[in-house]
Amino acid sequence: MAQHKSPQRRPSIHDVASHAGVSAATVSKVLAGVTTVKPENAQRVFDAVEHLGYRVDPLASDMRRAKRRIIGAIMPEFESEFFGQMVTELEGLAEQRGYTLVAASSRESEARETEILARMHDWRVAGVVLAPVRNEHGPAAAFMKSNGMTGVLIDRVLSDDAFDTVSADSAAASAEVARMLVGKGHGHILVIGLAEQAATVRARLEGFRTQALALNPSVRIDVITSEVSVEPLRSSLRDYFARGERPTAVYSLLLKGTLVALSEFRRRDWHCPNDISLVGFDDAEWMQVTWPAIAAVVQPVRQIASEAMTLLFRRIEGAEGPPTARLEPCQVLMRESVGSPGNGPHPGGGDRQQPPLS
Amino acid sequence: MAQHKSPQRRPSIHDVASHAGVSAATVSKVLAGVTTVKPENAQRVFDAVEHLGYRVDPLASDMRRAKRRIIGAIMPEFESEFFGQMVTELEGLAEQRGYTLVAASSRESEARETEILARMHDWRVAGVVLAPVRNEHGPAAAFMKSNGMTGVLIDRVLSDDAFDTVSADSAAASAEVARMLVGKGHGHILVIGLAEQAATVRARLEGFRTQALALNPSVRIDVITSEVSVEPLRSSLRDYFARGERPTAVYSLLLKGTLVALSEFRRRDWHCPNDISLVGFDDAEWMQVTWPAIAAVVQPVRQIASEAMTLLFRRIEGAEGPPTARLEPCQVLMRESVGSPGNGPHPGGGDRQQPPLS
DNA sequence: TATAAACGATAAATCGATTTTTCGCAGTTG
DNA sequence: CAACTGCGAAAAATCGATTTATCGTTTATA
Repeated sequence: MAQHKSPQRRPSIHDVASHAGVSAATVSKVLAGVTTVKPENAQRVFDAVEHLGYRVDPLASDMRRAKRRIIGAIMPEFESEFFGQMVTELEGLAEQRGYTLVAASSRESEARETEILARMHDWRVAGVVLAPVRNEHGPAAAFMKSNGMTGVLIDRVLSDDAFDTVSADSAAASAEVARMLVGKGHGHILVIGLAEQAATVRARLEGFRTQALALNPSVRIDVITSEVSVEPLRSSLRDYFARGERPTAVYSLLLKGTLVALSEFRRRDWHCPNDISLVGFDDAEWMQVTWPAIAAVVQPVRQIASEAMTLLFRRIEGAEGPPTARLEPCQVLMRESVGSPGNGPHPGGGDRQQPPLS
Repeated sequence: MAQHKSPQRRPSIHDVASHAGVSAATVSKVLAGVTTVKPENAQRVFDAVEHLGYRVDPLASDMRRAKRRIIGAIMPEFESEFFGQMVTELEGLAEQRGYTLVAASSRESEARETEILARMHDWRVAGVVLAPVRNEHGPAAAFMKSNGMTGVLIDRVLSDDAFDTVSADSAAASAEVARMLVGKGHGHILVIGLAEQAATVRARLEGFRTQALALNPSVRIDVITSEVSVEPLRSSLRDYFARGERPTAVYSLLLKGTLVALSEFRRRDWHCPNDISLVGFDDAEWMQVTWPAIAAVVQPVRQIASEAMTLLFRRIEGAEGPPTARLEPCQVLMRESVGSPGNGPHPGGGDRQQPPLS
C-alpha cells in the first residue's frame, strides 16, 4: 500500500471516486461487496483505494443507521483482574464483529451508571453489556428498558424480565466450597459478603448453606454482611472476632472481602490454615504465589463474555422471545489456605505447578 | 424533564426546531450559547428541549470537525491494577472535558498496537494516550508520527522527539530502593526485569546500581532479564538459584517479576524476609495483606494520568513547541518482605494500619 | 421495427448536527 | 425619501458515507 504522507486531510470516498473515474455510490457499492458492478470498475476502485490509502470513516458510515456499530460496556470498576479480563474479552469479541467497544467504569455508583448509560444512548450504541453495581433491579436497567435499549446484564445478576443475563453459577460453586469445607471437618464457618449485591449474595449463601447443612446438620454458619462498601465489613469482622467468635473457616463471597479477612487475620497474627481456613470467591494471580496459597472460586470470565456477546448480537439482529438467564459453571481451586480444623497444614499442597526440588 | 417514552426514534434538532417554531440553526446556536438570539426564542428552544427530552447526537455533532471529541487510550493490558486505575483516571479526565474515551488493549503485542491505532485514526480521534508495549521507538509511535496524529506516550517511555512523554520517575525510585536495601546491609542483590522495555529498565537499573555502588562499592548486583515474556524469566531465575547463587535480596522491576520471584521462593521453601528479602516495582492491593507484606514502589497513577491529559489537550488546542518529558515521583513502601541479611524479620512491621490488639 | 426488460452507473436524498451565507426588517443617515 | 447599517433568524452548504431514485445503453421480446 502506498503510504501517502498527507497529515492534513484524509481521503474521502469522493477522492477515491474521482481517482477511479466513477461515482461515490459505485465506490460504496464496491466496498460493500455488491456484485452489480463491472469487474473493470471494481478493480479501478480497489486500485484507487490502495493508492490513496483510503479507509472508511466509521463515524460517517454510522450516521444513517439507527444503531451504530458501537457496543457499550459498563463495569463497576477496572482495577480488578476479573473486570479487566472481562473488558479485554468483550473488546475482542466486539472487534471480531466489526464493532467498536466503548468501556466505562461506573465506579460502584448507580448514579454514574445511569449517567454513562444516557451518554451511550446519545451515541445510539447498538447494544450494552452492563455489569450493574447492585443487581438487575437498579435504575440503570430501568433506564435501558424505558428507552428501548438493547442489552445484556452480567455478573451481579440472576435473571431479568427484560434482558438476557449471564453470570457465574456461584450457587453451585458455593455448594462445592461447602462440600470441601465440611468434608474437611469444619463445623463453624463464617461467611462474609456485601448485602447490596442482594440476589447474587443470597444465591451464594443459600448454595453454601444448603449443601453444608445437608452434609452436617449441626454445622454452624455465621454470616456477616455490610450494606455498601467493604470498610463496614472490616469493622464488623473485627467486632465479631473481638467478641471471641472463633470459626474454623471463613468463606468470603467477594474478592475485597478476602483481602479484608486476610488483613484481619494478620492483625491478630492468625495464620492459614493452622489457625483458620480461608476460601474466597474470585481468583487472582497473586493467590497462588503467597504463603499460603489462597483457595478460591475461579469465575469463567471467557465463557461469560462470550455468551453475553452472543446473546447481545442475537438481540441486535432482532431476535425476539423471552430473555434467557445463563449460569456458567465455576471452578473451585482448593489451595493451602484450607486445612482441617485443629490440625497443622494439610499435606495436599495446593496447586504447586512444579514438584519440589530433588 | 418530561420523559417521552418513544423507544422508536429520538428527537433530532429539527424536531426541537419545529416544536419551538424556529430554525434548526437557531436551536444549534442557542445550545452553543451564542448570544445573538432573542431571549424569547432562546426560552422557546429550552422549553422544547426539555419537553422532548432532546440530547445532542455526539456522532452527528462531530461529523464536520476534523478532530472528533474522542480520545483513544491504548494500554498493554487491562488486568493489572496499574493500568486499570490508569484507564479509570483517563476516562474521568476525558469526560470532564466533554470527550469520550475509547480504551483498547494491545495485549502486549506491537502488531495489535498499530492496528488499534489505525482504527482510532479512522475514527479521527482528537488525541491518543499510548502506553507502548516496548518503548517510544516502536512502530506505533512511528505510525502516529507519519499520520500526523496528536498523542502522549506514557509509562514505558523516557522521552521522544515527537511526542510528550509522562512516566514514573523509576530511576529515582530505584535509587531509593537501593538506599534502603544497602542501608540494611544487603551486599548481594539480584535485579530482575524485562529487556524489551529497554529504556525504562535501563533507567531503573542504572538508578539502582549507581546509588547502591555509591553507598557500598563492594556490593554485588546480579541482573536477570528476559527478552519478551515472563516465563523465560522464571526459568532463568530457577537456573540462577539452582547454580547455588544466593543473593540476600531481590528487586523486581515489574509486577509479574515479583510474582515470579515469590513463586520461586515458595518452590524452594524460602521465606521473606528471613531467607531472602524482596522489593517489587509496582504496588498491588494484596501486597499489604499477605504474610509477609511485600515492599513495593508505588507509581503515581493519578499524576501520570492527569499530566498526560493536560499535555494532550494542550496539543489538541494547538500548542506548538518541543515535546516535554515528564517524570512523576514514586513512593517506596518498605514492608515486611525486607529485612537485614542473616537476621530474623526486622521489627519495624511494614505499614500495618492498626496497632496490634491490646 | 418498436417496445420492454435488464443492466450498470450516476444523481440525489438522507442521517443530524454546525457553519456560512443570505435575507428581511427596523432604525439611521445623507 | 433613497441608501445604509445592524440585528436576528432563516436558508443553504457541509461533513462522509449509504441508499433510493433515476437515467442511459444494450439486449431480449413481441
